[in-house]
Amino acid sequence: MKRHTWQREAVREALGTTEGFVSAQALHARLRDSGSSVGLATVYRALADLAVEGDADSLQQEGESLYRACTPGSHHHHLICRRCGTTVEIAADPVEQWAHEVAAQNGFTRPDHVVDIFGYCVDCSKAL
Amino acid sequence: MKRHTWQREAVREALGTTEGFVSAQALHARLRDSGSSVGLATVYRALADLAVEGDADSLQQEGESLYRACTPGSHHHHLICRRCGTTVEIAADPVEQWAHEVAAQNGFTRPDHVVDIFGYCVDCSKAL
DNA sequence: AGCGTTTTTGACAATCATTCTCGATAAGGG
DNA sequence: CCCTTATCGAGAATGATTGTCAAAAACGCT
Repeated sequence: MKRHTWQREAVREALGTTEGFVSAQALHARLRDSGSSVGLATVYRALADLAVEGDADSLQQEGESLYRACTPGSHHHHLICRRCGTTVEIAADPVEQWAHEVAAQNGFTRPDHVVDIFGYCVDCSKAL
Repeated sequence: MKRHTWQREAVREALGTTEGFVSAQALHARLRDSGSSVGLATVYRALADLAVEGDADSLQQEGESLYRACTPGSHHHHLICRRCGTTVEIAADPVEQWAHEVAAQNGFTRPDHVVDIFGYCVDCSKAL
């Protein structure tokens, strides 16, 4: 059975109060700075669990996994600022359908997809 | 200036005769088995170069980078079999446009995107 | 509240892909 | 053929992530 611990709650909360994607390392550092004593391994475990349960989205960038809290249960994609990490959740209904069609046309079953858009957000566009 | 070496050519060719995505490690192993003496670091360097030059596509999966030869110069996406790695290049014009629009609507500039569809190919669907 | 069972934790070691280092090697131009 | 300079290769170094295992803490039960 799954147990409820203050560590997991701390990770969940830290992730929730974060703008954009964070790495496990960064989140651990932040927790430590806030006086928490969670272990690094625990943060990794908690994030992996959150991702499995659908309470967090994850993506790989430059060899590390980044996580972000997300509205649970809803399927969506992201628009991510390459510079500051700010993230906007976007619906992509037309793309969902397109993905299904393309998969079917090629005889593929159980299609799943990765759709993310990277760019520079308003502020960062100015700053360049 | 960029020099032409048999090592780079070997990597390029090995990649070209590969169905689906391969990891640098796997490609190196294959080259070694074929009697080649290329070093692992060289394979990594060659693949990174090919990706930059647009002669190879890359994607990250489970913490490792996978590469695949691709039709140079053309922008496209992939439909990848989760089980055997077979890959189909797909055009996604409607998605390209959609990505641009969504980015613009949110004030993002220089949009780039990652669009990949995973599933089970015809053969693997039967095998399950 | 007290107990026992079982999951979770955390410090550290271990792993694994990738990158760096640096002397040796070889491409290409002249 | 020679010289300059990019590239190679072997192994060390790095850095994120995962495994190990004894100690700590949840939860169900009484």
